[in-house]
Amino acid sequence: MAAAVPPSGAVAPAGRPGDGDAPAFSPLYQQIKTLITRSLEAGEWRPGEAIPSEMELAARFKVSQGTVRKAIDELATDNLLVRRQGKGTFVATHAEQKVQFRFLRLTPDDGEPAGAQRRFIDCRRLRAPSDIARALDLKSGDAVVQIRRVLSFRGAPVVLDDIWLPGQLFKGLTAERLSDYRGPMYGLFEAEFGVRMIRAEEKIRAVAADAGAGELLGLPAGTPLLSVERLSLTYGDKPVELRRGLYNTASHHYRNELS
Amino acid sequence: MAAAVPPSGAVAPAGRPGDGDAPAFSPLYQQIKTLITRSLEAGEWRPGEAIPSEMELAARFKVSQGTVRKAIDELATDNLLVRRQGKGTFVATHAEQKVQFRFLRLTPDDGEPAGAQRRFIDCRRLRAPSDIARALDLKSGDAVVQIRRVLSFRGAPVVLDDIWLPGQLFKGLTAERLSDYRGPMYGLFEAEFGVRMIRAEEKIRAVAADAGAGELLGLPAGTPLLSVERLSLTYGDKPVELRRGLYNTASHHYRNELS
DNA sequence: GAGTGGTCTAGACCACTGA
DNA sequence: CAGTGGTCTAGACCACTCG
Repeated sequence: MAAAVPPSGAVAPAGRPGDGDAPAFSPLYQQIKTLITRSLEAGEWRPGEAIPSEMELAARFKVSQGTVRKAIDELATDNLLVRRQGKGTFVATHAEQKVQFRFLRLTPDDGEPAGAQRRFIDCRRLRAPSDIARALDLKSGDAVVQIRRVLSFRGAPVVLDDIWLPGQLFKGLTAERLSDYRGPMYGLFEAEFGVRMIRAEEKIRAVAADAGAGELLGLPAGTPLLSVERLSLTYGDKPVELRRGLYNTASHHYRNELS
Repeated sequence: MAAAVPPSGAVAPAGRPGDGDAPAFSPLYQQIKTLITRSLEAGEWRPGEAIPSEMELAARFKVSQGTVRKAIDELATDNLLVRRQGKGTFVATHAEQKVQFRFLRLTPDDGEPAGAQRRFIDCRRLRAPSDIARALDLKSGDAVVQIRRVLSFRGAPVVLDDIWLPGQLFKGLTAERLSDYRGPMYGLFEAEFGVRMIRAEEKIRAVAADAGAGELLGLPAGTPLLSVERLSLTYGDKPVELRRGLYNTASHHYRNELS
């Protein structure tokens, strides 16, 4: 009913007036998408909960169901929402099996990917070194939480992770809370600290194990290891985690799909 | 007009009769998608060419424009088609700059990804060893083409690739044709041999350079290298290329996006 | 201006879920 | 059975490209 003509009451087309650019037409469903994303970010609906039905949202935003549908479709493609026919549309959560494999790309050469045993070696608060600060978009010297852990598969240590988190967002995170939590670490982050990892960028290299890493992974120094540096981002592409992992790829590999 | 009632004249819902499964409802747009894919596979429209307009396809298949649109939308998402507003819908081609970066994931640590210099060391026909045959879904002993090449960036060798292709599909492929061709190798494959790479699966490891690889890449034996094994697939997920690459990641990295 | 894809609407009906 | 998302249609209008 509304917006059968140029979206008047709705969000204005982007593009600052006065600059040389064209008005930058922005379709209605994009604006709806932005509005829903804001609600997600603000926590109007919690991870795992259902959001209002398409009809309700259409009424709320004064657009047709089809327009809301297209907005939700794209948010589902972006893994922010999950559609379930007959039940509703739900806020995506890391506390699900399926979601794990999107972020843990290491797979055994033979056999099914199995659950990992986690061992937390360290969890401390410190002032961010300059490279960490730069990556996390902090000021050098800001507080960060550093976590060091080892992942084992079938009893054998395979992954050594060093993780840095902005201290501001993760107040009260301790090794104990990490150890006690059942389920994936990103599940804890979203449940306890309200920080949702949306996507991540990884840089992968081959390096030689140094003495420290070798010891923790039970390998001689010099063994080739996969170095995986991950920057995790939340809403608005804001960086909220830097992770440097060393993977023993003797009997596991990093799987990737090009499409 | 047609199919306002259960799609009668159209493709029947999948599901073998007699088995215990439900009839397995298949939506109209999915059937259209299959039909378009068949035409692509059969070469009705060549890479880079425009396919008929949505209106024309709707008329041909006797469905509404919206249904064709949804089919094309998904094919565009799968990178089989490319939509260009105001111009038409085109068959995706590897002879484009944009497509390169989908398959070449190695990036310099600083600066923009630049073009690679290619040097072909070898190109021969031989009988497939059993592991290669298995990966390519051939019989052990079937003819395959093996290519060995080195990629250099700014004059420094960085990548050593061993590539195996089914001999059946690549008759007449020689080192000379590879060297002479301007543009990406997958561009040559689709233009000269009608083989289109749709997607690929990669397995990544860290390994130590052996003497041979070390020499070709100008590195001491034992240097950690990224091992990238790629299986490329065409329509129907049929494997058509096996590639084993060794990457020197001293000043480059493999970038990946998790989402 | 004609033709293309892109957006938006309104309404009908279908498939799936759970009370 | 009611309520959800999923499909399909028909028609209007908009944005973009090119002759």
